[in-house]
Amino acid sequence: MQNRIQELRKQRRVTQQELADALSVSRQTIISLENGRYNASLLLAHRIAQYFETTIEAIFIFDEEETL
Amino acid sequence: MQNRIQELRKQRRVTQQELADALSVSRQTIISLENGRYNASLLLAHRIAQYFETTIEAIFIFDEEETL
DNA sequence: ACGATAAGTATAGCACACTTTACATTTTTT
DNA sequence: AAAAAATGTAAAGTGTGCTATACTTATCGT
Repeated sequence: MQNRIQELRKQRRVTQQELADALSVSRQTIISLENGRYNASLLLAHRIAQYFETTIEAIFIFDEEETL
Repeated sequence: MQNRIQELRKQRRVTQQELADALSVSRQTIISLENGRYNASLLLAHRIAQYFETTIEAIFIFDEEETL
């Protein structure tokens, strides 16, 4: 699964720390998500979508063959 | 977090087993999701939304105060 | 009443989402 | 060039999403 977090974050000129604080997660979580180390939980994905004023589907790009 | 999985499943007269098979998860996963034992992963949420031909936000009801 | 199908509970195990801390590297600013 | 800010890596720990198996309960048709 890919995501557009870094792209959206840079568009708005927000640092990882600022985004982390706004979402109430650690900065490591932001780094790991941006670098594709793992996927967000559904709840975090929702918060991210709200922060960027869009939908989950607009931020996370799902690859059909992915396994759970 | 609440979800409308059972409601949508019954609307379409699909059994838990059929839904599980369609989503490539176990029947236990469907039971647990319907009974609110835990939340779906982002990927599974996406598959569910696709199955029901709608969006993640239309199926999962997010409670603002929830913790990760 | 019986068997079949559907739905539920319980438990144990694995993988991964997220945390914390600490240190290293890169980029930006002055 | 040096300081400061931003980004990255690493490792260990906790919680939970999902699986598998096995047993139980409810519903329905015959």
